[in-house]
Amino acid sequence: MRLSQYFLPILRETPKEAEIVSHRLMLRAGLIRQESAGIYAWLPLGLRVLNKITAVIREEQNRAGAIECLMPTIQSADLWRESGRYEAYGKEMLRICDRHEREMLYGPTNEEMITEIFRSYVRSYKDLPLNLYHIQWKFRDEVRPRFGVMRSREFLMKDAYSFDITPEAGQHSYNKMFVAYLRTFARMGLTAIPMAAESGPIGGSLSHEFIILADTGESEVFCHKDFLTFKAPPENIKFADEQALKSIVDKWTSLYAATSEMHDSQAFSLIPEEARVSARGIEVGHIFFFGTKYSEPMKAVVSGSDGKEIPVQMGSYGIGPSRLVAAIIEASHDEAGIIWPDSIAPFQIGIANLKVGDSSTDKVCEALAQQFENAGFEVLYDDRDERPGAKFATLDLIGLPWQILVGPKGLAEGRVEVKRRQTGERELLTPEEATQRIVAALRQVAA
RNA sequence: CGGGGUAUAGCGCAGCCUGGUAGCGCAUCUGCUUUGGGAGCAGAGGGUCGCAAGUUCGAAUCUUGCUGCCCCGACCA
Repeated sequence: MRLSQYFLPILRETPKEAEIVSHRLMLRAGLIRQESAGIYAWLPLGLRVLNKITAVIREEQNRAGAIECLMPTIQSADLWRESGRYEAYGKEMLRICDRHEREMLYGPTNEEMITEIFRSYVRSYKDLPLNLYHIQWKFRDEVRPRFGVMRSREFLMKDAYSFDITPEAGQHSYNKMFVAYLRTFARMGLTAIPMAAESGPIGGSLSHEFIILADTGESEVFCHKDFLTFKAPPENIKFADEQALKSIVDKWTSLYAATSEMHDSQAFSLIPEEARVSARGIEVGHIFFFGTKYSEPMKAVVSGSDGKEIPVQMGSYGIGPSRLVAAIIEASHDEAGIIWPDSIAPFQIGIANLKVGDSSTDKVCEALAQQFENAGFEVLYDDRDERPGAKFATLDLIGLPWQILVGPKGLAEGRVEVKRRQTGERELLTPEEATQRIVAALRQVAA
């Protein structure tokens, strides 16, 4: 992609409303634009990142056996009256009326709807287990939206719903999602710690929040420092193997970790002092097991092997991709701008032509861009008629992992400069070496 | 929802106290010179001063009401 043909409205100055670094950088790098309080338009670069994140989530959900569908954003109030949550949800729910004066709502979550879908088709225990998920926009009318997409009113959510015949089978479904979440966040370069959590309006007895540590996090969290060195489960993990999953979940829940609402200072004080971590955290995922909370009132039942109808055991599993964009920036940035992990960068490679119009730089830049694109990588080629300094600043701000700087000085020696955004390391290489170096590194990420 | 703040060009701000019809920096456009870490000079365009009512010969400025947005607290993917 040629930058001169792209839409990348970067801001040199920071809009005053942005308090935290991720919000500032998202506005400056042209990722989002606020349209109302807590409501954002996703600009091209931001959408690319969002799509990268949802792609990783999809891969890991599918790997864990969840099946994708797509439910609507608008739901009927009647559905929510069945579960009793229409009244219970309060003012967080955006309620609207259609032209026939029918009461509708913009969905804050989808337990009712998925239960309705499930009960209309599934009759037998033989069709279980089942886990359906979708990635859809949600609306929660927060009293005070803030921090950009970190706490917005409209936000993208991946929500999965599991159905099982027994609580034990339900626990296994829960464990599958637990393990999938560990892998998902690790692939985005994040260390997410599962913490005992309150289940809030979703309800249920068993619940974990996945928290990443960050100074600007909204919640106060407490955990054992060994979590920071745990390795995520491998790609070839067998999701059908109950024992294997259980041992992973046991390991990740064996040490103390809790949000402030669930904090037990007594238990925390038993940890050796040097191993105690007291920090702030960002919630990037939340999983629940709530048994028959919805299946009972909404009559989502299946016939068991004895022919008797029993309500299904359910769980739900959320990840906020839009919030993750901000969370990743909080975890990975410097003075100059964003530092995207290779796995979710909007473009993997940025090429800066330091002297547009110079036949040698033009030629080399175009050849490089072409080669990377042919090899299946995404390239942003800065072919604007700008000064070198402005190009360096732009590339650093938008945080592409690999930069290739092509100027007449270097080319006189037959060299271009390859810069790794993450470390700031620079190397002078021939264009051929540069291509090989970057392709090899990126292939490793993909593998 | 309580408390506080703010609204002037795309962005950041001054002007308001003490009324006389709007200015600065960045960005944008044109030209020339520049070209390896956000260039210089010259010129140009762009604003119903959040909205409404009021006071006044005259309102960005004073008064009242409304709205948007931001911050602090209680709630949350």
